[in-house]
Amino acid sequence: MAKELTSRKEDYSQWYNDLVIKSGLADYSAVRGCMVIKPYGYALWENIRDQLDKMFKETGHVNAYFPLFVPKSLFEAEEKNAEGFAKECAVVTHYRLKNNPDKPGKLMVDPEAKLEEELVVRPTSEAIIWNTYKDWIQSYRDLPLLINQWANVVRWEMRTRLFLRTAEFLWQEGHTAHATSAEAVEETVKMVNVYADFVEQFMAVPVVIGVKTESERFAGAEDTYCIEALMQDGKALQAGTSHFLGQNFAKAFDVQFLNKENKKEFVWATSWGVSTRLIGALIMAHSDDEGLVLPPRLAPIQVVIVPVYKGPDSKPVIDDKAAVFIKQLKALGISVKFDDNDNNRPGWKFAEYELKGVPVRIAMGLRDIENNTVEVARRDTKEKKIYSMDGLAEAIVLLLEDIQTNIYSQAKLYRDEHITNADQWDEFVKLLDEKTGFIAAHWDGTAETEEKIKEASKATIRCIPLNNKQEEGKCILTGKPSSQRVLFARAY
RNA sequence: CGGGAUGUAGCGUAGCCCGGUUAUCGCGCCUGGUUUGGGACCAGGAGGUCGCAAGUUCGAAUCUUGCCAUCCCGACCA
Repeated sequence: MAKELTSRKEDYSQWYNDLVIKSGLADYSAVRGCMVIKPYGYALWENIRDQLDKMFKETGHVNAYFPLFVPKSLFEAEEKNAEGFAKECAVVTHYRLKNNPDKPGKLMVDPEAKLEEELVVRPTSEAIIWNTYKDWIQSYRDLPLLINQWANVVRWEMRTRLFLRTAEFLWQEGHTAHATSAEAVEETVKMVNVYADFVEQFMAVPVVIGVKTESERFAGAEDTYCIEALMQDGKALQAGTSHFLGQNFAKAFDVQFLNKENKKEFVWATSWGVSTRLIGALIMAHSDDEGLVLPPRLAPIQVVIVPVYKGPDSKPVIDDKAAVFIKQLKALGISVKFDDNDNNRPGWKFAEYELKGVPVRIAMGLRDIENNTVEVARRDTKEKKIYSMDGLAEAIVLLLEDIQTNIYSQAKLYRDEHITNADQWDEFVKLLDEKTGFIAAHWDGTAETEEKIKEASKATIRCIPLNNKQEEGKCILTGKPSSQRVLFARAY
């Protein structure tokens, strides 16, 4: 099982797929391009969601919920946004089925139940939300409006991959309205930083915060800020985006407010989102040949206790002792699983919880009870140590923190080693092929050059890092003058 | 939508080229027992429209045609 995962260098996609399925996070479903998130995967998502939700509330946001369906006329109101998503929309055209007269027992779409106006299944909710905000905003006193929604969206992609790109996915989308441009920009930057903090501190994945180029920008946005992470195969992954929407949606939906001078103005908007793709980022940033490596702060199971029975009399003795630690650990807020399943032997369980990425495993048998010890194994380094039972719970808390820090350091080391400067085209291509990762190179700032580089190398500009160092240089492709390096990479 | 591949039990598969008894093997599952410090063992058992449809044939998992589905590589994208 786990051994089959070792081929990931040769075929990373296959390895990733197998890992997601075997570790019990998710599986493909009967619906093309859609996945079933299994209980273990959903528990991970709930932990991600709960922490983000807390951070949103700490920054003044509240939750609401808007409809799944967007009438086509609303959807097309903001033209750039509509155009950007048009190719991947699922559309509801009918509202009823009926018995098929030609095929008994089968159903058909009732042609008489055609909707007068088609409904677009939301690929994103700007349209329906701004149409609603129009009625909520009259005065500057109604601003800022800081709302987040937890929802599912549908994007009918050509090619899908578990967690990274599914036809339907879960996400949150924040949609805010402000009285001034400066305040909206501030919100946009604030939220991309919230994402960066979350991903680094909780997912233990280092990110680059930056701004997208015009061609990579969200459809309908004036500016798109993003966090970019690096996966273990050297490809980049956009892990979250925050958009400054200017007055585009306000104008499209006529959302105006009266300012203090009693003058009408269009509001300024932002939107920002992260999705279940974060789970894909988590998997590809930390996992190894034995399976997942989950960060303690998000792991659904932080500690697993595996009893090692010997003879029928040992079970009550070991179970009683384990119960003491389970109680202590739970009192410290740690999620513990006690696996006393008799079907599987300890060795099987060790491998299974490694596959599932449980950060800490405690093995406890009669030998330990005699010695007042337990065997503690950490998932990140696979190191095993004998711990005294005295003060065990407190020691585990420290160990979990150490694992969290360590996997972040490991990922950061890898990421930092994979940001490489390139000044010549040949070098640029060679680095992409052989070393992989981010390549920092000069670019003349034009969309034409960006497109040519993409065609020639399959690398895109992931972002222009925030607070980027300014330096004179020449464009990697055209040799034209440039004032800063931007980050290129091949990406998911 | 182009290129490649694959569909046989819950999962992974053999058989197909060269048609022929009751479709192979492993994992998993059920019952009973023995076990348990790195993926246990014994005994018994359940589980199949061989992707779908048509054709060829005395006979099709196997040959022919059509269709469907899925995966991988592109184009597209969070």
